[in-house]
Amino acid sequence: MFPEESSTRKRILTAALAEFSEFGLAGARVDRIAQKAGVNKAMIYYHFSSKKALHQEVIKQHFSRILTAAGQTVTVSDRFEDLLKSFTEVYAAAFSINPEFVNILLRELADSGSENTKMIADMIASSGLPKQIVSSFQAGIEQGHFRPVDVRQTFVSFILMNVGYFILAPIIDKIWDVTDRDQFVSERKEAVIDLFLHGVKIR
Amino acid sequence: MFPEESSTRKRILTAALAEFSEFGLAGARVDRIAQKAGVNKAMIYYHFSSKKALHQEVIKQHFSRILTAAGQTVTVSDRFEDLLKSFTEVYAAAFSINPEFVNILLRELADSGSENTKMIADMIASSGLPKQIVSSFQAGIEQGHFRPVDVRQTFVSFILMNVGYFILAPIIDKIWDVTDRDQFVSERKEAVIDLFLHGVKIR
Amino acid sequence: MFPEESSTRKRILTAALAEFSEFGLAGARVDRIAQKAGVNKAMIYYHFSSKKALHQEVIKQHFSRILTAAGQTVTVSDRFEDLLKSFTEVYAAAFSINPEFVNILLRELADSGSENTKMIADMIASSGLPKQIVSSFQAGIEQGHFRPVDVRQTFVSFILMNVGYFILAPIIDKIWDVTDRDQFVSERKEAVIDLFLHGVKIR
Amino acid sequence: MFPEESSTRKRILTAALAEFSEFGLAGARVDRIAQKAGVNKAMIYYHFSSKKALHQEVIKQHFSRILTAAGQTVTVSDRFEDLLKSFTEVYAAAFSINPEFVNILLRELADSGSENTKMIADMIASSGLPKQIVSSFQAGIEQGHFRPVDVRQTFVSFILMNVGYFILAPIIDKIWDVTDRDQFVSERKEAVIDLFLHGVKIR
DNA sequence: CATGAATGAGGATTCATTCAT
DNA sequence: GATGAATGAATCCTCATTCAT
Repeated sequence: MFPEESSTRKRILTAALAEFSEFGLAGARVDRIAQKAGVNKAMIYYHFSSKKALHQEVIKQHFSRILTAAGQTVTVSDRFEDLLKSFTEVYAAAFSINPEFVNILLRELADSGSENTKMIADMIASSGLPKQIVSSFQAGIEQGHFRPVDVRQTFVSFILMNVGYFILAPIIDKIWDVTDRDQFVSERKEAVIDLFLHGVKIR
Repeated sequence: MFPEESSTRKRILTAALAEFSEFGLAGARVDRIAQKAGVNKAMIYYHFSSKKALHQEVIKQHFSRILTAAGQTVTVSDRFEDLLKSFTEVYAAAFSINPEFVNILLRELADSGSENTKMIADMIASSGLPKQIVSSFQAGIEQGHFRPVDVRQTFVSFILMNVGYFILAPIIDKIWDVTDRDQFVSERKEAVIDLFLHGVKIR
Repeated sequence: MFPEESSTRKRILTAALAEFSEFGLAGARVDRIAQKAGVNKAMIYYHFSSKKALHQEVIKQHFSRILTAAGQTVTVSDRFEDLLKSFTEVYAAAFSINPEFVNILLRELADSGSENTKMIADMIASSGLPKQIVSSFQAGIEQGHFRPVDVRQTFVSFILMNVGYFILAPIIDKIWDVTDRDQFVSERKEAVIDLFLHGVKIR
Repeated sequence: MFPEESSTRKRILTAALAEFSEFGLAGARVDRIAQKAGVNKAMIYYHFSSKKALHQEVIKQHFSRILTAAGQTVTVSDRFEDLLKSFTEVYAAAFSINPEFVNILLRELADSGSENTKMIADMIASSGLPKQIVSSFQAGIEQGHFRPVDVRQTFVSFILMNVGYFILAPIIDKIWDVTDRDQFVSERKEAVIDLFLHGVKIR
């Protein structure tokens, strides 16, 4: 999807990702990006039309990579439970492996009308992942395995239980005295699946 | 808690809240704040030592007000279910009434080592709300009403189901075609309680 | 017409006139203007929105001043010859007293579609000077003093004979070995009037 | 005079002429010249040592070409009147056929100490045209056809009446409501000759 | 308290020029 | 000859902050 990128261009994008993640678009400094990338400041403008355009490209590529990886990792399975577990793993992996992911996402979310937010949403939607799990869940309801709940709301809840922690971690950790975040995440996976399944299954 | 504030100082704080919410600390412009507040730029420096100090004060006051209001609104009740509903209502109210709340929070969360994030967490912790619901839930487990789940993880899930939507709304709305956000929030309250209670109750 | 201008603003305008006259809009340096004016570079942007806007203001004020002065100097007379002499004097004075005048004018003329050129033309037209001399000349034709020539073309010729030298001086001086420009201008006034009157009078 | 120019070099010179005419030396952009010429920017530096050197070369060639053409077009005639008409035609042709001519000239004139202005003046002087008409005119005076006027001033007036319009056209057109420039120029030729001859002839 | 003016240190962007291939 | 990439020195403009009144 991003073929034949010159080494310089790649280095700029990598440096920019770090910079934008740490300082946001407004707080980022082009000088610093150039320094991190080990290139002349003017080279940034040779490859990208402006700081804003660079920012957009960074977001596009970063989210695209993560979603592609996620799509390839989700286990295709007939058993809804396996699919659920697979999703939980993928979420955790995506956020753990890419530390910049959360920050970039948070800053875009704070930019109310941000074009990038729309782009991200489109990417997620067109990845097909949401539809996949929903139709699987819907089937489970029709087959009598799950209570006839509001599918949309229920799945939103599932996403939030998974993703939400990574977003609010700094606050949650402080309030609940989470010291070992890795262990907490690890325990969290089971807890989320457990709560969700008990919440929807017919017994 | 914030007594004897001059009208000018208040106007500055209000204007600053809007500015910081929209643009963040780095993107905010002192000129614009002065203009919004209808005061001379120098007045801002008469009342606050720097842009950063103003930012901090804005966050402190804003979150303090919201948490105070939340604390006063939560219904004290013996029935866990009522307490749960009360919390859900309070979350929804806090986020709906204060549009700037989410943005400010998101931006602070993105600021990794942010002192403000710690401040916010402290405020929430010292409001006693988390402890209240957790001990109520713990009692329910001991009385045999709820399954013996990990209390911490479970309650984190509950928070995320409630709060998470407001944070990720721009993305969720786009993926799930939410057009009427108010109605979605309204439906959401019941769905969350329903999922959570089914998830933890012993039947 | 330009009342209550602060000393700083005036100093900037004066410095800018010199700079723009010497280097043109593209070649002018904001730093140099600030230095010449003895003010901080940022003050220029405090008083004017951009280099271009400053340029425009400089031109507007400069030409306005010169035209106002010219209008006040032209002798109102019934004798066409006196009016003619008066014009010649005024042209010479305007160009001699304001060395920047020519350069600024030349550069604007070179800017084909320049808004400023239109502005200058409007100023000249609305000064009433062209109409004044033309109607006086027209009267002379009707009274039988002058040959029935094309008034427009003839008056354009008169202007060019007067103004043209100042514009092409660097070339003319070199080709015709003009060493004492002041003397040449002085002789020129008579020569122009003489040629023109002989050219139009009926004898 | 400019032999063996490679196609690339020619294309650069043509593109540069357009660029310099439109924007002047300071406003011209090397990138834009390269783009217009359809060559790589570095090629410009392969053929010319700097932007300034290119500029100089452009002016040299352009004026040389125009003067050469003018010299070849002027009709050699014993009758002064024919010579006069020939000059008027040549001026009009030179300015009408080469739209860039005026702009380049104006910009050089505005550059007070410009070396190029001297170069242009030298070219004109060494073309012999000025001397030719002056000596012809001088002969006319001596033969009693013309009044004993100041030859230098008179001929400067003649030049200005011819050339001046093309320089001040943007302003003149606006003040005198010239809509059809071609027609105005056409009428102008006769008017200028008429005024000049009546101005100098003895009757 | 309040203001208009002033300032210094950036900050994004540009541009003539050069280099490696 | 020709090119894409690279560079350093500007260049315009901004912005938090301060000062005189």
